[in-house]
Amino acid sequence: MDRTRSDVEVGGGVRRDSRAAKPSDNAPPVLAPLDGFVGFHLRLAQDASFRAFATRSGVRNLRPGRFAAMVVIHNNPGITPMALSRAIVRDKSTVTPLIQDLERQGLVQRVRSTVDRRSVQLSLTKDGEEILDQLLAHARKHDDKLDQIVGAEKPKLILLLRKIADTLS
Amino acid sequence: MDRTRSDVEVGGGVRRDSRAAKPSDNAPPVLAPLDGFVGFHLRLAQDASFRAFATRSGVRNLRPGRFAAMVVIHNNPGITPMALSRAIVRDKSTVTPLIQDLERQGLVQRVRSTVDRRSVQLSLTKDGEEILDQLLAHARKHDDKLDQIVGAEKPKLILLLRKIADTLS
DNA sequence: TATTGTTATACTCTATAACTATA
DNA sequence: TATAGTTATAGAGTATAACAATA
Repeated sequence: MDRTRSDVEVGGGVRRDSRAAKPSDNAPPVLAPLDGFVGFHLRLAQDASFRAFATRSGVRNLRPGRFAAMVVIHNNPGITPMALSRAIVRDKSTVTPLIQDLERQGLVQRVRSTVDRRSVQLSLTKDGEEILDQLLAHARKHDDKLDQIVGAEKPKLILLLRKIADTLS
Repeated sequence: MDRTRSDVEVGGGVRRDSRAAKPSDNAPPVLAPLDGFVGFHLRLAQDASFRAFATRSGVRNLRPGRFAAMVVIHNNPGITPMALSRAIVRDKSTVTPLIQDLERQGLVQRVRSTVDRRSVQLSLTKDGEEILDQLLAHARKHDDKLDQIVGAEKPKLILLLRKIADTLS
């Protein structure tokens, strides 16, 4: 990214930056018509939240799917890739390389099932559990920040978000 | 995607699907530790919302950035690619192909600035305005659905989301 | 026949860096 | 020197389709 500082208010009506307008800025962009859309603010908030989390955790070990996959495996040792793909709502062909990557890093273990020899049982290695702990620590700190922002409204916010996700899916 | 029906409750504590467990399902995945995180629910809600919108609008003309870019251009005729890139929070090198694509489809017009011959002034064509109208109609219908879901809490929800986006960025 | 998991392949979105043409 | 915009390139993340092994 080569942006210095946004000179645009994307979501609201207040200019964030009051430096003198340059020629190329003579029409300060506004997104007025999108401003009333829940979906639009959902996107901005999610985007900001994800970037902030990525920054905090050092970017490297994060990756959207990785974290969620590790949490699911941690909480469901022995889960199959198929079940995992349903849990994180991604295609099975997306899960395969994800798991291979985690295995290559020594974070996940794959064991052929003895009862159904087509399937594989996934579990976190000791290293995987440690890394997950670290990621969860980052996530908690990140969410503390979000807690400060939303304050006492947190339960209500989560309820609404869950309602949106459940109803639309 | 090859998923049939989720047999997993991702965000809450209630099973959505009560069919008999199959062998591969013997450890029904739960995401308990993520359940208290605002960021996690943000991601699920945004994901669900985006998918629903994409489905509604027929997928073709949608695309995340396209819509936002067209709205910004519509509201700021003559805006330069640089200013646009700041408005949609993407790198200028991301904006170039986006605009080229819109131009190829006859939706956006590029005119060399006469005052600063480095820069370009963007505007929507007649076709572009029509397409945008259609997209906005879809967006409105989509948001009506979201309105039904969040009801009277909508202003509060938008306020919270905006607060998150503003504070974290 | 149906399912699990892998592979091959492709598409979208995004960014960094290097370049040009201006300023 | 600095900025606007383009190009070349690369890397995530995702999906569809076809396949082998197994059920």
